Amino acid sequence: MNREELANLIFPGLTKTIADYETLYPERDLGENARVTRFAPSPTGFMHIGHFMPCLIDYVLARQSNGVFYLRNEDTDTSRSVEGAVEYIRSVLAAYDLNPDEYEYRDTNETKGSYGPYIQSERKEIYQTFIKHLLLEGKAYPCFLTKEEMDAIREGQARDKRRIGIYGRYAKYRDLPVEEAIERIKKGDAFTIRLKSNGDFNRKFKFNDLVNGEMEFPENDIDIPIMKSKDGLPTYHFAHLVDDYLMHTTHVVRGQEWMSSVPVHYELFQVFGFKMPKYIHIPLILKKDGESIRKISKRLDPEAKMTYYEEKGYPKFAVIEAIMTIVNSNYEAWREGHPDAHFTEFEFSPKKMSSSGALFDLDKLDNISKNYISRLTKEEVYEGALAWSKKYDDEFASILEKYKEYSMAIYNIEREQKKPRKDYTYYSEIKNKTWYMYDEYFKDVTYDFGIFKKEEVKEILNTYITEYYNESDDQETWFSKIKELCTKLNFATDMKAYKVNPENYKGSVVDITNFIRVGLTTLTTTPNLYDIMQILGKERVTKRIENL
RNA sequence: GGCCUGUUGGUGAAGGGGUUUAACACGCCACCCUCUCAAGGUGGUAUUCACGGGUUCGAAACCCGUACAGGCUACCA
Repeated sequence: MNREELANLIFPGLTKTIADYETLYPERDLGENARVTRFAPSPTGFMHIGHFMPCLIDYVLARQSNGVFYLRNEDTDTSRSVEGAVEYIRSVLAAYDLNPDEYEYRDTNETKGSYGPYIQSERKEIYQTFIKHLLLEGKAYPCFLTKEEMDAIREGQARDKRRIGIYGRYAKYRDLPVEEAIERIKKGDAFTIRLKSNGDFNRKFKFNDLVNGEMEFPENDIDIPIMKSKDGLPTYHFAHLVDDYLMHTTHVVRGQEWMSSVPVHYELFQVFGFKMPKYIHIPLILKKDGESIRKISKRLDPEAKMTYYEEKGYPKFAVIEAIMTIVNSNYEAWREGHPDAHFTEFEFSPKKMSSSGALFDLDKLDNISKNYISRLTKEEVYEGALAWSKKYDDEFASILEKYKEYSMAIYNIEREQKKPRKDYTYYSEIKNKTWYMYDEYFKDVTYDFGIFKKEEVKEILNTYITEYYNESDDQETWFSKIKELCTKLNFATDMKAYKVNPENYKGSVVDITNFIRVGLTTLTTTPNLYDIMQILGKERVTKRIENL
């Protein structure tokens, strides 16, 4: 038969059949409701928040059903593939504890799972076997359209306001006699393989998306390319079909930009008679750009890249929490009732997912992160700060290592109480908020005492140090001594009285404490002064006042 | 141009015909507390759910149009 000749000409030496692969990759032996999900990025060297969110959902879905979450490298576009990209993705997943159950890493030669290879370029023969089957059945054909011809078709369609694409009469080679095709291939003509679509654009089919519910699409009637001419690798659509079929994916989580490909995927699954996985088309993460709103972009928006959160030093917990609140808005309420539960215990419900795009609220992230850090122990804050510094600020890291106990004492200010302070939003902020505690950074400083003369302040501070300051005072005594000093110098101790008649006083207790505060830190805003002085210790306190 | 999806405050959103004077969280504002901050406390922050029409005793919710926004429309995923 001619078709056979054609198929063998294009794919000589394929030894297996679809049935062979089906036995090679049998149904997974999992519980009834187990979900098999995958994270399937293309290796471009980035991790985009628009990929992270579906990945998180994949992970939750698999974990809470005792299913499988696997990583698949979608490198069919060889021109866009970047060396080491998968390894980078592995590191991001590891950083967020979203480790896949099945994967394949080239650098370490590690592979796990019996449904591999998990790298698409290594699955070429598998795809070709499926394509060959289609060729044999006359459901696919080689297409010799050149780039120029296709451009011309597209232009013509655009001009005539017709649908763009290779379909109907534009599919010039779909009915080319097999003999001619064989001849041209033998001649060495470049070709792509297209699906011979059976669809009718005017007919609709129903499709159930787990987020959007039942939807209606027109059937696909475009003869989409399923194999590229350049390297014989499949297009995304075809690889999706083959891989998710053989790997027994039960749920495909992907961005809504894929929704318009549903007719294509529907037809592909139909052609083979395979059951489609369930689809969860999740809303896009958007960005407000001036007056308009658009899809968040790794090029324009730093927060689109996952490295942004790492560089700033957001705890992984905070990032996950913030994204989970977008994933399901009842997540926050759940979290309130389950403060210590792992996020995978939350029951994700695609139906409760919004079907419109969402702006990612960095203020919200900050709030979550701040609350989270405030609930950590001083040791945990220290470890977090140290880990971040080792990566991004060697100098601060060595200071932290040198002053471990001292640093933890700083982080412990007003921490061990029901409502702890919320000073730190992310780890990179800690240095900026504590630098003055370290003599190494407390150099060449300038002081600003506002309306008071420096000489006068200096005298007051000297009096304070010599006559009033005692390191072993408790906070109450400490403050009453400051008040004594106030009274002596005619600074008001009663703020209400002061506010009524400020002209009766030289100043108030606020001014005096601020003299001390600025003298010790140069700043007018710091955490509790008493604690600061306790941590600095007598030696530093006196020395800093002397050095004024 | 075509196809698909959506549209409830500054943000994420709840609510799917009458107990909604539109929940909750973030943000913002004000006041209180207070040695400065942070935290905390109290209150405020959509007279109204894109718009127009319809169904109904009654609509943010149901229907139809319109507008707007986004996505896709590659041998990219």
